[in-house]
Amino acid sequence: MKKKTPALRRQPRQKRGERRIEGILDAADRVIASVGYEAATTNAIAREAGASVGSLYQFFPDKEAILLALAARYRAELHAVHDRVFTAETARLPPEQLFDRVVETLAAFYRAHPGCRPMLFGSASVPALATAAATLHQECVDRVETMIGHGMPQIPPARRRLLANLNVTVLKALLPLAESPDPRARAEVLAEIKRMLLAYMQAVTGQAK
Amino acid sequence: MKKKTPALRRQPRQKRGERRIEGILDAADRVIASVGYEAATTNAIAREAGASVGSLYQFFPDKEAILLALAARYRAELHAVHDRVFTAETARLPPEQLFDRVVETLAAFYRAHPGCRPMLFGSASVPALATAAATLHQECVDRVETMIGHGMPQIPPARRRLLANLNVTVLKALLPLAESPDPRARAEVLAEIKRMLLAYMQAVTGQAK
Amino acid sequence: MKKKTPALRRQPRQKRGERRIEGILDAADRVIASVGYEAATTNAIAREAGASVGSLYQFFPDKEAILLALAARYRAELHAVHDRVFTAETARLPPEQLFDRVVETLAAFYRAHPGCRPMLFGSASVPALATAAATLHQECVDRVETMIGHGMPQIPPARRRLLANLNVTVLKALLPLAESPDPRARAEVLAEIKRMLLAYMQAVTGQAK
Amino acid sequence: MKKKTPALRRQPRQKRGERRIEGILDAADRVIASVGYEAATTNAIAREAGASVGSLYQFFPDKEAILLALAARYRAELHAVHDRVFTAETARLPPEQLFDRVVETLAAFYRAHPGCRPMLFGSASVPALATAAATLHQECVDRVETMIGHGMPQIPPARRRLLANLNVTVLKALLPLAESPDPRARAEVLAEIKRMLLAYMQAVTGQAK
DNA sequence: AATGAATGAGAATTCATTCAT
DNA sequence: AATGAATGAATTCTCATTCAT
Repeated sequence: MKKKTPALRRQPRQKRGERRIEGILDAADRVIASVGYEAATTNAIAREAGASVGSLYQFFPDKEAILLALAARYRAELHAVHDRVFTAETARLPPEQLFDRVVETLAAFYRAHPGCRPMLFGSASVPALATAAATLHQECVDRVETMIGHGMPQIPPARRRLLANLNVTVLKALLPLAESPDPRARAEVLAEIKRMLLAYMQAVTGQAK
Repeated sequence: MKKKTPALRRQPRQKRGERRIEGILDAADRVIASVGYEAATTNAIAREAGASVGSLYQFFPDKEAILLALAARYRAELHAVHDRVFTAETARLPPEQLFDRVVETLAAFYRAHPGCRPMLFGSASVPALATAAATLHQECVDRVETMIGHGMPQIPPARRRLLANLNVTVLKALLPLAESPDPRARAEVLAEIKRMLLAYMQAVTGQAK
Repeated sequence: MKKKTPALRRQPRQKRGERRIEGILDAADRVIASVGYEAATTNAIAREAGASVGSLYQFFPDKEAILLALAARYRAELHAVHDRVFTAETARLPPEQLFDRVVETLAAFYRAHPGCRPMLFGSASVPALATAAATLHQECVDRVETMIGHGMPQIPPARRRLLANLNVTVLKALLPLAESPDPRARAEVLAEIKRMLLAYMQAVTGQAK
Repeated sequence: MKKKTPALRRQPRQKRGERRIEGILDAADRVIASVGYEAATTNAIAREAGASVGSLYQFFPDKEAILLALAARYRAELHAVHDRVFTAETARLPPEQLFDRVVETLAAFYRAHPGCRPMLFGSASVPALATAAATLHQECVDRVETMIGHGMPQIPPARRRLLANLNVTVLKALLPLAESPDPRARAEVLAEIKRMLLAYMQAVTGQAK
């Protein structure tokens, strides 16, 4: 077991402190996105944030804590996204439209947050990152499982989990393909992704009938 | 731009040297598989290989060269696997059976080489690794593209590349889910993977008709 | 040579300021007593004093100044103790009783001020502390020298200084042994200390006759 | 409880390594003697040893380990000194002569090893040092206790331990006074130390009769 | 005056790489 | 060729001190 370091060394007492924390997380996001977590030095993050290392360590007990705070932020944002996409109302949409919304929304989120990749996929050399990624993944799976329960009640519960896992995994893997700066190419990829997921789900429900 | 270091510092003249190289690559594979590339120190690799660092540097000009040699080895093995799976004979099999063989063979390969993950997925902090992974990916896509040309000639060439890319990406992403030590669970996941790919391809060909 | 910083950055004009200073010194005493001077951070001292670092630096120009102020306080207290113990009246007591009073009084002082050890013994890594300790030591030696001149006039002045030095050194070294929380054990140690000093002084005077 | 780091990171395989270790310990001894343990940086120690930090860390897992190795070396030397001074033969000497030998021998040892002070007295801010010093002290006390048992059998065992402790403590405290470069002054101080210890022991045995 | 965030030089430690044996 | 010690730049983190609020 590891020594539990608190998420934040100090709760900021002044709003300046809060801004600093956000600024550092933004900077960390950018730096990690461009060079990866391991190569992202605390000094580089601080510089990118327009702060000094000391300032960074004022709030975060160590480098890992920055990562975890970033992960927490992503988690919260993803939850919000999910809550926006999957409501009592959208649950009644036909599958094509639901998939459309889900894929489009996540693609937008993904594009807007270039630093989220390590958060989604983890890293063998950073246990904390691997754990955070696994947690995030699991939460997505849980939610998709619920969606499946709503939309495809004929699928036995035991199998839902597996389906949810495949869907989440596939979507996570495919979104990076839709990163082309050319909007037309992007749309094409997204259309293909939707087609794949839809075909799969239809095969599954057809078979389950 | 980086100084180009030769892949190998010296061509081994003796079979002992060749064995050493293989031993070091095996060790690197194991170490990288367990802690990731960044955390894999050259000393740890040497120790795992039962050699000394000095000995390691006799053959490899730097740490990255080990990685690249490992990637080359994987590449060769994957080519061999592909050539075994996709022959003039198997090209005529019905899609279900072809997919079955492909997925099963790759799953076996994947299980046998725990260190291949970084090779397949790259790492933001190691440009050389990212490049190697991209190359490998591209080669797989090329081959799958060829397979698609054979099996689904009705698909316009322009689209084949995209389909191939999706298929390769999805397969790479899903194989890790089939890592359970329980063979029953593994078979279940593999079956699901096949189902997904098959459904997708059928949707595509049905639509293209 | 070091830049001479004034002992206090500002003369406190208000009693609130004086209380602050005392509070900080008390806090420093406790912190230093528990972790030593080097490990006593200014932030920890401020926190222990219920103040902020900024506040601390309002009064003390640097960390060393806290130490010196603390030393000055101890010095004043020790002088007071000495003046109480060695008066015209006590000077006439027989040696046993005088020693008894000295040892008991100092033991009490020592117990009451856990932070005084660094002040008494200095530290190689803190020149200022070493100097302060040396000064304090010297003053004690001076006073004991005077006492010896009173009580054992037959000892040649040249030797007094050495005797005083030994006595002070020994007493400083032995008092920590009398720190047991068990009062019986404490009394036993103190009795032994008195015995030792008395035996020594009697040997010296016997010989000097 | 602290993570147990091994005393040495690596057992040196080559004699060069052994020499390095000794050289580093010698350097650490000098540096610590002059600025104290806390202010002795690993870089300074390495430089003093004519080595690089990396070399130092090749053998010692951390700074503390250097300290502990140094302490172990002192301990071994002190044991050797003791064994030389207190033999079956010397045990029969009259107290004056035995004390004379003990004090002279230790004074010589003390002068020859300027770095031993921190080892003998510990430091509040370095728990490991405090522990090492306490261990060393205890071992000395044990040995002196045995000597007392031999030479003053009339003293009840229960009291021996206390006497031994006082003697060791006093001697440790007084030896630094005999550091004058002037041999005459040194001899004078040593004579005084012997006188004090002897007077004390005679007082004790006289009283115990 | 008080607060606590900001600063950055400095310390311990790691690890890719070189070199003496 | 092999070994393992040597090197030192780079990295994480600390803490005395300053400064904005």
